[in-house]
Amino acid sequence: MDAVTAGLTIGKVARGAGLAVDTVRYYEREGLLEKPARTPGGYRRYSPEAVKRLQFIRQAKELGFTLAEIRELLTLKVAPDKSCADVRARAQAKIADVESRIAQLERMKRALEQLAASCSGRGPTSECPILEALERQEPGR
Amino acid sequence: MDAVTAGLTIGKVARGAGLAVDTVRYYEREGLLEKPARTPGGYRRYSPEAVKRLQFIRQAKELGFTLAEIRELLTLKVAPDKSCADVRARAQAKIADVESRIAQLERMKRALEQLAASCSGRGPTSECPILEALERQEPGR
DNA sequence: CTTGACCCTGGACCGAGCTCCAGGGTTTAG
DNA sequence: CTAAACCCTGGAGCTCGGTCCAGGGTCAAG
Repeated sequence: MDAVTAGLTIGKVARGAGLAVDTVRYYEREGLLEKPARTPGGYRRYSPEAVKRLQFIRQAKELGFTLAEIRELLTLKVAPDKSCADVRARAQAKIADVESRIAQLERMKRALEQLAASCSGRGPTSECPILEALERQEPGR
Repeated sequence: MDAVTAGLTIGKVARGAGLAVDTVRYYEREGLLEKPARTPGGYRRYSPEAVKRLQFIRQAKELGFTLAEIRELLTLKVAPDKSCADVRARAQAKIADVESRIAQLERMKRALEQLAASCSGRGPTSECPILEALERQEPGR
């Protein structure tokens, strides 16, 4: 296991993160994943942290974040010098965003619970309570 | 305000829900919105509930639900007869889904808070805590 | 040193979810 | 009775986020 053989192939990180190989290369092109080292033959070689990063991307995507938003989340850390207060501010903004999503989902959850409950006590399924649940509101997503 | 003039135009429901007119027509085509009544001249006429329904669609979309998933959520109510236990089961499944999303978001929120905190105590922004936050896990989305 | 599994690039193509015409008809305020 | 504002249909086109080749090179187990 010399310096050249070390590291994971793209196939392995992809499998590790539950993504397709093409998708990993796509994320690299889109700037979500740093360009990895290469073998002399031109093969990408990844560190195990790449798997974590890709898992993060996948899950954030499933939560409805766009790739642009995910890029922003990921670059919150890549501010080694000056911008500390700035990073803090951006993190706060993201927190507010996340909190408002949680609140929305909790409203939706309550509505679904109501629906399930109203159904268990017989009688025909009444007029949709879901629609009552998520009205108004929209903090600056 | 006779029977013909009653109801909202597509422009009004669209504005009310924060959507484009074309999008409303698109949702109708996609079966997310029931076909509305028409004036003799062929104009769509909506009830105020249509606005609620569209707001729900918009917000669910922002939370990362696909239109297909949203359609499922909306049809949970449209089961007037037989399927009561079935509706209940489907609602439970949706609740589980929503709960797992909330859990993910809460993990992400904690990670962001950690990041903001670690930054406030000076020192250069440390290695990304966000990546630690959302590992493993993936309940059946 | 072969061979099968894997990786490379570049570019075409795809489905979801809109968005934008063109060409024409309807409504309604004044 | 106008004229501006709005609506209709049908269909083309666009962005995002991948996905899938073709044609060729690399790696590593045996």
